[in-house]
Amino acid sequence: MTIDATRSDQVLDTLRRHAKRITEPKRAVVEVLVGADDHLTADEVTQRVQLLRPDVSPSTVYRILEELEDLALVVHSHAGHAAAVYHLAGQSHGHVTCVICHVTFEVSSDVFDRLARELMSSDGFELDRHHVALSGICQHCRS
Amino acid sequence: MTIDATRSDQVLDTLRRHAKRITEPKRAVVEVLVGADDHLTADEVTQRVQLLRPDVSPSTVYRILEELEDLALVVHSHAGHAAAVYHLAGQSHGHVTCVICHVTFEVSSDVFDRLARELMSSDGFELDRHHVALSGICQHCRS
DNA sequence: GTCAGTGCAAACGGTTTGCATGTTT
DNA sequence: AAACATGCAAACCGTTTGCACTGAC
Repeated sequence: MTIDATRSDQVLDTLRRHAKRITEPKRAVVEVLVGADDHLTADEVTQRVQLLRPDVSPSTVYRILEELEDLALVVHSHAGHAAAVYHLAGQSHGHVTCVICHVTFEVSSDVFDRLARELMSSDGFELDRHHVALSGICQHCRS
Repeated sequence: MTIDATRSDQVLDTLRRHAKRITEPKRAVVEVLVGADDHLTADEVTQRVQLLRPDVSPSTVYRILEELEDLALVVHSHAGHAAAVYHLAGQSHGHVTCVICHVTFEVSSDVFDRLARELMSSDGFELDRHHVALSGICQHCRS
């Protein structure tokens, strides 16, 4: 959890640079996101944050996630009716969610690069790759 | 609205074939969907239905849409946080929603065919093309 | 007559917001 | 001290559900 302190500090520094205040709830949310293995719903973030600081409320988590997203430090995406999933902004990639096991995978940006190019040339549509959410059935659940 | 009576009848016939009852609310929902120019939210469907039959309730519309979807007569998709959009099932295609004007476009299935093929070969992921919902900025809003 | 379908109202899950209080700067 | 961030509870929106009643078969 504290292994990647550098990454957390980068995020906190960006907050400082934008004149945002560094608070305990924010530290906890950032720590959770940095330590997250995969994409988390707001509720999952809240639960993990509350292991560290039980008093942090869900609404605060939502507000922090929104602030981080405004600074392009965090990205969220939707899949089906389900709750949105959040993760630290990293390299550009697409999301794909299995309708059976509900796990969200990242797929290489190559595939989406091509898709984006085709949409632009065929329809003049500028794809927001960070917000991609495709549904389907993953390899594991197909067998 | 009544121009495409054939299409409505096809839908109603399918309902009959599946031992479903043909009711006034169902007729109205089907009529609205057949006459729809683009993709409608459940709320929009309800509003249009209520122009014909003011007493039809939103929950009934949801139930009818669900029934039609179970019979593969209707398809819905999601884009961002927004409400789901419904439309009659037709040829396979993908959806793309503009984050600025909130209009949902259909894009040719070629683009999605290729995407589906790539996802299958790279990740073993079986894309559900009917449920695709991509976000971005449309040609009109980019200018 | 039977049972699926309906209207209503209440419940629901995820998210947002108003406000009084607490904390960072 | 001032401004911002937080906790709580209530509101919100889209959707689902329980129940008594109606209407299609």
